[in-house]
Amino acid sequence: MASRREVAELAGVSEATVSRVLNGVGPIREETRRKVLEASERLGYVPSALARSFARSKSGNLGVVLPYVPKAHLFSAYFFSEMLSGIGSKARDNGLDLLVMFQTAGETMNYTDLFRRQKIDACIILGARHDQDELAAIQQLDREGHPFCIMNQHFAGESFTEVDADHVEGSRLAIRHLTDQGYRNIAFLNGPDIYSNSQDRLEGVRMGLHEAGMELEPSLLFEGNYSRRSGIDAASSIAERLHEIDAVFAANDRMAIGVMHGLRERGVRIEDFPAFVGYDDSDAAEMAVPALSSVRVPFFEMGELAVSKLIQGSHGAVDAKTAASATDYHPNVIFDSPRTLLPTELIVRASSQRQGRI
Amino acid sequence: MASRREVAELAGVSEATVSRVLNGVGPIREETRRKVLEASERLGYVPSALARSFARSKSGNLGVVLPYVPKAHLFSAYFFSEMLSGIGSKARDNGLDLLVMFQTAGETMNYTDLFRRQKIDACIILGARHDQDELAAIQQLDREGHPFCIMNQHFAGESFTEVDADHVEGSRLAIRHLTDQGYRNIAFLNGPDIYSNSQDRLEGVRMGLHEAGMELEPSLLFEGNYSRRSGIDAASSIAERLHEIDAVFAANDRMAIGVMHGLRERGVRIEDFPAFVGYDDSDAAEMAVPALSSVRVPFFEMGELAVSKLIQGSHGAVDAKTAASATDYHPNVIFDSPRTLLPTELIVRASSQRQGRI
DNA sequence: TTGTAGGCGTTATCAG
DNA sequence: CTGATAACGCCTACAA
Repeated sequence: MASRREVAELAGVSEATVSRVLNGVGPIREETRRKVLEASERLGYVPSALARSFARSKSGNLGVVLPYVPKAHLFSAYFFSEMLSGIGSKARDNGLDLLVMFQTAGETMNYTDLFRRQKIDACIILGARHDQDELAAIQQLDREGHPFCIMNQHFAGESFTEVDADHVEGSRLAIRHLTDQGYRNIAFLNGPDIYSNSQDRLEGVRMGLHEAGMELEPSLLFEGNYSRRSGIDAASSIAERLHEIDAVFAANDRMAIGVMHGLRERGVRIEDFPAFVGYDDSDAAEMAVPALSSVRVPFFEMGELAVSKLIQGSHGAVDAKTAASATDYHPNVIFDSPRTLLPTELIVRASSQRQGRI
Repeated sequence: MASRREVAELAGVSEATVSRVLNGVGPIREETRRKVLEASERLGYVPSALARSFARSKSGNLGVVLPYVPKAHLFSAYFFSEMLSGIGSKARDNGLDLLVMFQTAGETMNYTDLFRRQKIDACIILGARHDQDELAAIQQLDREGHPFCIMNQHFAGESFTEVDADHVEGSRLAIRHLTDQGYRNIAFLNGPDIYSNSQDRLEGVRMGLHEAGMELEPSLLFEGNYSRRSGIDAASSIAERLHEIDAVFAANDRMAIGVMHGLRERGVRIEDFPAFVGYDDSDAAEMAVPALSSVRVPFFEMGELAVSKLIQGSHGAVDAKTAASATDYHPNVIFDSPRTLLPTELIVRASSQRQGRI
């Protein structure tokens, strides 16, 4: 609980000098520096982040908005925790703290207030809603010039700073993997069309099929809501037409697993299983029986990247300790563009191979 | 960006009065109040949380320490995200913001500095290490009188504020469920003994067996590290003795699923599967094939409770907006004790029933 | 290279 | 009931 004044006294300098030494600003004689450091050390002085923030009118906090996750787990906790870890890792490197907020059921979060109240200097939105209110809130953020980044979602017609994965390519890869093995009748269980995410996947599927000289058969396109339950539901339609379906590509692992479960419930034996490919490569994928092939999404890296973009994009609004390292991890990524896509990758497991299914 | 002074001018009062109205302190004439609110509204005035924190020397932040999770997912993201949600929900109710921090690989976090720097007013530690450094750091926290709460872990010999689930009872229930069905030779795959958590489970297992007139057969006690991989490893020992093992209880779902996988890899058919019970009732449990019976742990509620204890325990150190609601959700819980246990519950699914295994 | 002093936006104390 | 006015602890020109 030593104060800065005590340190100054003990070191025989002014408080300003203490401050300068501790912040490493301005020219300081080496001896003075040493004396201050020594005194500070001896007294166990710890500067108040609060006072510092106040004086600089910068909180040093990076806001992270997580979606409201109803008890029915629509999304896997996996991907949020991965992204959060990535964000946290990069934030720490830059001396930023993470202020985590959850959306609530009905209401749209007032993002701008967070900035105006000076609780945060920048913010990353993981679970943006897909309604008009949300868009308006984000547009306001943009209008007022607050640094923010949207993850895993694209707002068409806007040029928000966004970080996403290349879901078009991911889906294309998944489809090609199936067509390359000779599968012809591929059911695609997509997520709700409101998600830009889902739209991207659909495009990738179309592309992949087209490359293999096929078109998407509309009756093989199903829509779930990314929950396992919706996969189970889709399984009923799929089971009915099992003789004409030889593969299933689902827009996330949970739905893929749901379909597997649904088929099993209906007595479909594993030998008759179509090939399966999921999406996200969440931990559930390797838990599935058979182990689920899946498209890997670099959630952790996406988190890191979002922070980097924020730091580099906001000229001084967010002050990083080591801004130089901002691009370290992503040498190939274009920062200039407001929207950055990270590459996806197909992980092949037993579920999509003719051989090797357990 | 309106300042408080502008509001004061527009309302024709002093800044102090504006402050009083907005903070709801002191007696205020209704008309004055109205005028201030109106002016404030019209100017879009938002008080700076930063300045307020500074003046009160209270950050309004609740620190949450998450464990360092290496890429190899030892623990399910599930349970951290559940706890975090519970914490977040309760924190929001009390006007607290969440400052999330991740432990790093080798180093012990300097908890007291967080308080001294005034970044947080209280803190919840989810992933405390099990080494001497960590204990020392927490002891210092205690010594300096900072409000904190440890979750999902018990430090014997200390009287830290802790929130945990009743793992003794949970394990007892699991075992009784098995013995009640006539299973006699139950393998128990526990986690590392350093975790108080694992010790509790062992005690519960002993208790359950004892109630059924049995004792724990040492050769049926296995130790994993809570990863799926370690379950697979244990499966090799279990497979060898499959003729004498008719049930498996694992200390978490991942290991249980790992054992299932390991047995399958070794060609054990599902008809020959022993009964399985896992622990945590994570989302993986219902993804398993067959669906995994598991002990449900109220992670979300544990998170809520931790916040409640912090608010109620620290007389004013953490100021909650609605301290009265602190005990709302847990009427049966004893707050006085530094360690609080929440009840666990067995969820029975196909994996542990003679009938109904898919 | 270092000291001085003003300012940051609130809260809180003390008169009135 | 309301208005001044000191803190709060640190940062940063500006001076020296």
